[in-house]
Amino acid sequence: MGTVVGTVEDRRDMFEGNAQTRITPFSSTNQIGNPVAYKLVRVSGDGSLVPATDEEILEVNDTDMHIPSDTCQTIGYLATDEENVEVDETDMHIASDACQTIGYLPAEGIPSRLSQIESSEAINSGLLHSDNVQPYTDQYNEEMLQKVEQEERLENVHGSQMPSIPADANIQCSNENNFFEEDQVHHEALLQDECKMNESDMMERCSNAVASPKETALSAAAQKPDFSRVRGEICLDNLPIKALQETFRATFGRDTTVKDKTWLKRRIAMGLINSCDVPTTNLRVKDNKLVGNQEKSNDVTNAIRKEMGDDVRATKMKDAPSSTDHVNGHSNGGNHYYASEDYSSEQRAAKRVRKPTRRYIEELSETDDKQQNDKSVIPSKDQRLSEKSEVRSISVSSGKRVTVTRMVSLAGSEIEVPYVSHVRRSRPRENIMALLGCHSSYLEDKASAAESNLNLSPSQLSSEVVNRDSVEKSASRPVQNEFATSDENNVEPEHIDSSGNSSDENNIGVPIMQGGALRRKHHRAWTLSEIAKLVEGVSKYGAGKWSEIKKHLFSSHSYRTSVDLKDKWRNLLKTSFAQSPSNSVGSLKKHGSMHIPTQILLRVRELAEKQSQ
DNA sequence: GTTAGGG
DNA sequence: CCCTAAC
Repeated sequence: MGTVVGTVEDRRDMFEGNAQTRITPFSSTNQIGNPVAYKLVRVSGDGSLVPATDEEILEVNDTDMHIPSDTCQTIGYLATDEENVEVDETDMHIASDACQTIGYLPAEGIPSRLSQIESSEAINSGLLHSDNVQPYTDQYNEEMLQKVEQEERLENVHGSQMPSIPADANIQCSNENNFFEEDQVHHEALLQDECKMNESDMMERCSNAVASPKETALSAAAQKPDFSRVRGEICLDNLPIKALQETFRATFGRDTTVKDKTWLKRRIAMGLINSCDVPTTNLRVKDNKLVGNQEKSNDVTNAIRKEMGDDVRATKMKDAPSSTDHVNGHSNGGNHYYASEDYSSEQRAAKRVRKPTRRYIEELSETDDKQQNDKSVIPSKDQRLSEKSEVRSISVSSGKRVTVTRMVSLAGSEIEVPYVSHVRRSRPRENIMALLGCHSSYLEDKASAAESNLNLSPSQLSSEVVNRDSVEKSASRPVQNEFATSDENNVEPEHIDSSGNSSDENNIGVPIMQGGALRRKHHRAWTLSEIAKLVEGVSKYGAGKWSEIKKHLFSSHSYRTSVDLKDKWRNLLKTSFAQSPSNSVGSLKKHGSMHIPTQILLRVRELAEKQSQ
């Protein structure tokens, strides 16, 4: 166990109750942009937070953080947001009887309930990132190491181009500080902009969960430079390259040939934080400039970052999405090793920790968006973000990604697709119209198409229509539905008739209204009752008297035209003769078609024979 | 407007 | 079921 630096969200629930340490309540809401200062606190045995004394601070900075196994110290930020509930859930396996937590608490005011933090909780909070905290895993370590190695390789490759950093620690330090500060600020701004642009619920989440804490921390640092922070930076900066390399080795368990101080610091910080999103990482391409012009190239840097930072980060996230999540990892990483020097880095890390997380969330959100887009334009489920989500879909589509845009357009098209199909369908219709006009079944046909759905639940018609339309391209589905309907009808022929009667009338109107011509494709499966009627009609009026049969027996089923009756009879004959010859009683019917009772088939055959004669 | 038949 | 030709 060692010293840990991490961000902790302001979890008021954690801090309720008696508070030995009282921090003035936040003056304002937790909104982003509220300046927040952090200070060190110590978690005493009973879990209460005690403001860190100067000695302790010194201890943090100067002391080697070697802590007995039974003791652990945690340095962390207590952010003001209530996002990271996960912290609790994460179980940090910390074997320590007595834990000391040294953390930053908002100077302006920590929730008054801080005191109740349990030591374990405090540790967790200190050790863990607020977001997506996950148990430390070796896998994570490996991932991080791999990343580091990759970067290192790049570093070495481009090392020649990288201006060496002057050994002058002071200058460097000041520059570094400024640089980082600005970096942070810009980065933050950038991220926020992104959030706004995307306007996704996820994004919002990001801003809330990550940005605000981060920002608070950032602003705090910026507005109220913490001595500790400055010190930390200095400490780290002061270290000679060798020391940095040593630190690196301690952190990652291997030597590094990289001599770039900035890089080393970055790496170390990253290692400590287990955050792959050390901002500077993204700058590697511009490292040349950055390193060389750090003092004054902030603008350039920022610009570059805006351009590339996101991409890089995104890529990174993909590579090791969970990297940022394992804040606790840093404890293992080797905090004890450079407790003093890393203090600054720790702070930095703490801040940066958020970035990755945020990025991570963003990534996820984007993914979600994609998925959503694929399916539909339906706003996200998150109510609170719904407003933005909508906007976002638009903005995203227009802005960032072509894909998204496409997706959106697709989604839109989905709705319209039916219309397209409409047109398509309407053509046939037009042809039919002349013909159908005579039959007067034109409308009925339309209705019939919808009818299958309507029979089941007329109220659903509108929605169903849409659905069907969208699906209609394949056309396979409508058919299936109809079959299903027919099956149900088959179960209760009697009922069918009644329903058919009523439904017919209703159906006629609705379908037309909704889909208009589109509804077409009336695959109205013949129900047993219909077949029975048909047979009856044939027996009564004779085959060929379709209009008669229709008039007398299918009045209710307006959608059955005389032609339909004729066709059906033809089919019946076919089937009846196909089956009965071989199996007098048996029935080998096609799978797709409903099985017609043998009796009916027999009757059909009889009638047919009679008719023929 | 119906029917018969092919698709 | 659709489409047509023939009634």
